[in-house]
Amino acid sequence: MQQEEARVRLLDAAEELFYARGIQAVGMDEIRGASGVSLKRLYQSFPSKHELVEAYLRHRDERWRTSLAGYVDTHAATPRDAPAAVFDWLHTWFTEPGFRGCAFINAYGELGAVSEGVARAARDHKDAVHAYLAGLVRKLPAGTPQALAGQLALLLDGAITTATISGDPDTALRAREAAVALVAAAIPGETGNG
Amino acid sequence: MQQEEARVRLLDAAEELFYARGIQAVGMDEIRGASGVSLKRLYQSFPSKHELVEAYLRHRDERWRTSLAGYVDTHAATPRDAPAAVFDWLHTWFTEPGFRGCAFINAYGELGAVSEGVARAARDHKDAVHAYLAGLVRKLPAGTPQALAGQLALLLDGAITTATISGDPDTALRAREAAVALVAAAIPGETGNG
DNA sequence: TTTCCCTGAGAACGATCGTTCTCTAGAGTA
DNA sequence: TACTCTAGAGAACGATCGTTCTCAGGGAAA
Repeated sequence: MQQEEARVRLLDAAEELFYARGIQAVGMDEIRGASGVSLKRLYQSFPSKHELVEAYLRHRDERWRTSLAGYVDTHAATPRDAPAAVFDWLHTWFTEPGFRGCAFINAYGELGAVSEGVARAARDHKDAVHAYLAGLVRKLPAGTPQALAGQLALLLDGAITTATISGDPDTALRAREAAVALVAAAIPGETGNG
Repeated sequence: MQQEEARVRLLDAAEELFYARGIQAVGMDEIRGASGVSLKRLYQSFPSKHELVEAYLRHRDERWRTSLAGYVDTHAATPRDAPAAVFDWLHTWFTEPGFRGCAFINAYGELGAVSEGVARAARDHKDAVHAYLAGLVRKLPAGTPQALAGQLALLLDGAITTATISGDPDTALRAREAAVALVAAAIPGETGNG
């Protein structure tokens, strides 16, 4: 087995196990078993669990944002439709079997107080998502684009945590309505209700 | 030392330590040291760590909601001011030293996948908060009060997680603006911007 | 004072986990 | 065939942690 393939298999196993059950609930030995990579090579690829955890978070950040952007690109006919498409994507995510919330919020709750690396990874992810939303909003004639992007980010995180804890995927649809209302309220010349 | 005082001291120590560092990062021995309660009596009061954790969450839920309701009662002159007061209270909370996010979201991220008791405690807390917001909204002439309460709950959870991970207490003020906009949009006869 | 019971302090136990070490088997080469 | 190197399997190690056990001390009752 090559180094590169071992890395991929380890990251796949780590993502599945860490996300499903939490980081501290999964031992290195279990990752070895799930990946089929020997313990020796595991520690050659990732010299400590800490480094595997950070690689897992970086990997997941990339995949998550790529999936979101791909969906919005495909489903939003106009820039004006983009914010709603973000929440449509959330709905499909919430419906997936094994959905268990935001990996970064979960990791932060578990290790953010004790691991600066985990805290930084969560911050970087949220910053990147915020920047993505700001990019979408910039194409709209909103009076205060930065404020609107921040509000959409709040709704997004709120929808994720609420859907996670309540178990109700339709949370995304309610968040979508709120997002549409806020977009309308932020564009001069439109009324907020009706 | 009486049974009751031991319980109080244990819950106080558990709340401080669990909230600050995470549940799995704090051992029973450390709680013994911080509370001054002997290990024997600790296990008399709470036969397992699991039960101490659930008691901690129930205790925190009560204190948290009591604090919020007290602030809103004091600071909202009219029902119309209540939603904004909720987010003002959030701002004071975010500013407190040692603020580290929502204890229930953190606990869910850590143990929700593995402990049904923790998952249930988080759900109960969020349900109670949602019910509280619904009670506030019911006093307003909103067209769809349930929808508005749900939206405010989304903003609240979003503000908590964003403030936690970014470390910026002013997140509460941005959430407040969004809340005010949504309240305005939900009341017939008002415009959403301007 | 003697006995009994309860308590606290902390040692001990058993399990788990991250990490390292050992040993063996096999591939490649002369 | 003999030698060398490497990798994998898994034992081993040391630390931590939840929980239980031991033991000494002190107060209450007779």
